[in-house]
Amino acid sequence: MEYNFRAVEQKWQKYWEENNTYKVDIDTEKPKYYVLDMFPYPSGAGLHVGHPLGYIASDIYSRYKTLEGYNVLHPMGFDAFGLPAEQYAIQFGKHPKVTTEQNINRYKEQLKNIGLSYDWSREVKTSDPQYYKWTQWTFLRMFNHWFNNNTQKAEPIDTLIAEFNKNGNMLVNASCSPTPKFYAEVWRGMEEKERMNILLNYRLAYRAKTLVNWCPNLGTVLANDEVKEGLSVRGGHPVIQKPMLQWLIRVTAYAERLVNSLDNLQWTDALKEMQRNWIGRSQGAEVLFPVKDSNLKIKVFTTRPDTIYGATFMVIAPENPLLLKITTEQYASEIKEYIENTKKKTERERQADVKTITGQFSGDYAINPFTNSEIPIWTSDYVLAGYGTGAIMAVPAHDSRDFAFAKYFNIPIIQVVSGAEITENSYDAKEGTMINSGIIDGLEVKDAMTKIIDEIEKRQIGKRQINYRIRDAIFSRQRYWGEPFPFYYKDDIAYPIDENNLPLQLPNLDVILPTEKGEPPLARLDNWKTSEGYQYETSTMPGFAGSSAYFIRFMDPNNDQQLVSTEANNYWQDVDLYIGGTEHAVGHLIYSRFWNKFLYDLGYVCKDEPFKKLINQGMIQGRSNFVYRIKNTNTFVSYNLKDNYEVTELYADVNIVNNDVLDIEKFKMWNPEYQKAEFILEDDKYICGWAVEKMSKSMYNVVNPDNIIEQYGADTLRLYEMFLGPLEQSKPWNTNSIEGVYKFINKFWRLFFDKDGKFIVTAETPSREEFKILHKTIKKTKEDIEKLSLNTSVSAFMICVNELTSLKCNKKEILEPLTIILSAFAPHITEEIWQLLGHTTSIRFATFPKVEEQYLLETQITYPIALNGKTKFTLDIPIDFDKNAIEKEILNNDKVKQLIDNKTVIKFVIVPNRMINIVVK
RNA sequence: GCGGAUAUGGCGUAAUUGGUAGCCGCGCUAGACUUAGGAUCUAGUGCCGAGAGGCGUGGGGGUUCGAGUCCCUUUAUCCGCACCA
Repeated sequence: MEYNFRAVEQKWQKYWEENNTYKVDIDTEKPKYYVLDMFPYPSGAGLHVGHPLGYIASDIYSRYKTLEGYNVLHPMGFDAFGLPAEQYAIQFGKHPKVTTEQNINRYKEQLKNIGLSYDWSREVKTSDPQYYKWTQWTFLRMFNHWFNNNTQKAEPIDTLIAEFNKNGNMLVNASCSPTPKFYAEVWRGMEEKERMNILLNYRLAYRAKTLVNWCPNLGTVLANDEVKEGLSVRGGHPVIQKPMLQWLIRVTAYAERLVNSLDNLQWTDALKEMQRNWIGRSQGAEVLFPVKDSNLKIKVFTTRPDTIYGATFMVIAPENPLLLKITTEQYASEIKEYIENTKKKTERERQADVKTITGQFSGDYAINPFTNSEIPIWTSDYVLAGYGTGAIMAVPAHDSRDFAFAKYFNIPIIQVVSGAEITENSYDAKEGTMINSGIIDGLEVKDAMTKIIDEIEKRQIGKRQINYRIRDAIFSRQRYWGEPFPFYYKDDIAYPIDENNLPLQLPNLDVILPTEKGEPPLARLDNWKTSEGYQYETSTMPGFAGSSAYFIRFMDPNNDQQLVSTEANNYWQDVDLYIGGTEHAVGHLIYSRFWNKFLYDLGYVCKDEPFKKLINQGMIQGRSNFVYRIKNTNTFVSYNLKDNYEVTELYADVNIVNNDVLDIEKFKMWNPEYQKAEFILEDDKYICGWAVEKMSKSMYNVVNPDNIIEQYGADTLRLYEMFLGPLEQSKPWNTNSIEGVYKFINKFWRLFFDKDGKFIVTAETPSREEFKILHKTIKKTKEDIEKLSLNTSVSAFMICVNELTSLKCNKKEILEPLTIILSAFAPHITEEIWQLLGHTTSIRFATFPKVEEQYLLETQITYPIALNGKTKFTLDIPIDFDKNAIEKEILNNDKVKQLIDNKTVIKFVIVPNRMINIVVK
């Protein structure tokens, strides 16, 4: 009897749903384990075969952990708000609410078809008011907190106000926007508006006018991680820099903690490195350079204060307001022109021609505080306004960009570190002895660094300083489909709405385009106001808002009193295993760590870091198929004959190709153009060409899991996705070898049935050999699952079933444990067998079998016998033989004698349990 | 330019972590059963060679009794970052 996967899989999926088989609750009797997938944004295209790779791996792991006795939290939800959802809706002229719901339903159906063990009662959708209530709630909390650098913690804004009343901001060491110093009397004398504006400089969620990435085509501002090479990640539209009043979150406050706690996470080095690069911690000094004949001072940040004697000019970023102040009348028009030209350039253009050197002299000079020489002040767009202080001391001898600039504009170059010639290139390495360097002359770079900073601090012209590349995250989007900000405006000042009135619901809007004046869509509403008539914020939160704490909400998703109850949080704590794609390496994974640390500081969550272990699954690429049409004809020629003709390569849908053999009938039906096509075959087949490319509709290489499941079943799909190769490796999808896994499922089934479909499992006692096969498999698969080496466990299952088949083993004592371990991978067929074996509850509640080492003991070892390291043959030797006994044994062996012949034996290398090597001359 | 990863049969991959290279699967070859086969089963399948045997883990060099694995060097591909002072 053939295994009817369609009936069996449907039967159990229905059973699981009806019996809430995968529902979990707090159970203090059991240890917890939290396995999380990065929840998807439900796109209109549905899932392709690449998406479930991580979901299947995490599902196998969850099921395994459950069998091992853990109480496993394994939830799923949808990242439903955001730009792409809105763009998709606009494209199809529908409301995002409608399309999002449709897409979610489609996703859920597809996920359920795969037999994933999610506890759907915990599903969250970021666009659900009951969910985003807590996103808004957290944002309000950020608004009401500041970051105390002394304690390295977020603290309530009231403590800061109290301090302002007492001492002004004179003693405050906060992570804040630049704020002038003031005394308590000054603070007390301020109007409310002024106070509110000052507090904004300290709040962890704040509003400020900053230079933003403005994307005209999308009509919104984007965060740094949403922009790549000056183009928007979504859609690839140009992005320009523009000052705008925006909501931001002060991620920079946590930069130090975000870098430091990376060390203890079980993430890949590659991922940690990406985060470190993104945070971009660099250590150096801030130094003041006085401007000649003026009270003005230019503050620079440098990581190379040791080279200060070689600073022969200064460069100020064109956007830096200081530039116009120091520019002399004579150069005013040139400088203005340079600033204008810079403004006109998009970020992309600015990055594109890095090699073109441009700049303009300001006419003014600064005094190098160590050489006391006058050095010219220039402006150039290679200095960025947003990093450091927006001004640099240029040391051409030891910085390649400064070097190129100095060469181009003929500015003197003074070498201050010995170690290399600097005629052609600068010498950037932090190694060598200081020369031409006054008080630090003769010191090594490292020592020079310490001494010069000490001196700078002593002279009070600067200080040690750590700078971060990471910027505060711009949090406003001038779009509709996102969480509304829980704020209203009175006299242009933002006031939070009462927490009891959360959620502030996203109002319905028929036309979700910007207004004629370019305001966000919500500005179309006349009644987007408080009951007192104050205007609500019209922009909405970005996509990463909703994904920053969903892993916390999953612990207690239906709680309408709290984000998460203390009880639930103390039990589930943190994510033990997080699986998702690398594309979130710096976006989501930075923001959610920040978000979590903030909630941790406030005591709402018990763990400082949310994701203990993180795995990036590899990308599944597409494998496209091609057909070859002879030019100007409707005749297609098979792959190996195509070189005899002049042909055009055309895509053929991979779904009508099997093992690179084209299904000609389906091909004719696929496109009306090909209906009358003719074919030149080889061996009566049409062979297609192929290439590995991105999985995409336009390349006709998208494989839908639904089709695979329809043809082979969900268990086969699950096993096959794992069988493809290591989880973390990127690989092309190729349906070709799925047959092998499908055969395996059927072969497993046949262990339980005879030819007539009679269930033939017996209670007979298994042989030692059968036990050995079983326990070998238990051991191997257990180790492999723990390492997430799931491809090799599939192959271990195949070996096991092959061996049991050849032994014609149908003994319950062997097959039942095997069924349990396989159930993590193939839950449907094993659930059916489990029932046939007489069980009345789901196999999910079974226990993972223990390895019994006694069955794995050998009596003999098969030793490879090598001559000079080359294996010649193998020899069975009893396991309890020691080195001497082995040597005696092999010396008496005829084959060994023959091998040695009349050569001189130099030595025997005998590694017990491993191998024997005879070294001869 | 900087950083990271990878490289093994016709293809996807495996290798007890320095000890028999190629497990498992696809594909291919031959055969059995069969009305039929895109079912199932059996045997074979790294390359060269009739064979003995030789060669073989991107290339070159090294350490070692022994290297896919360690070290040096080099090449190719992929990914990330990139005027960050």
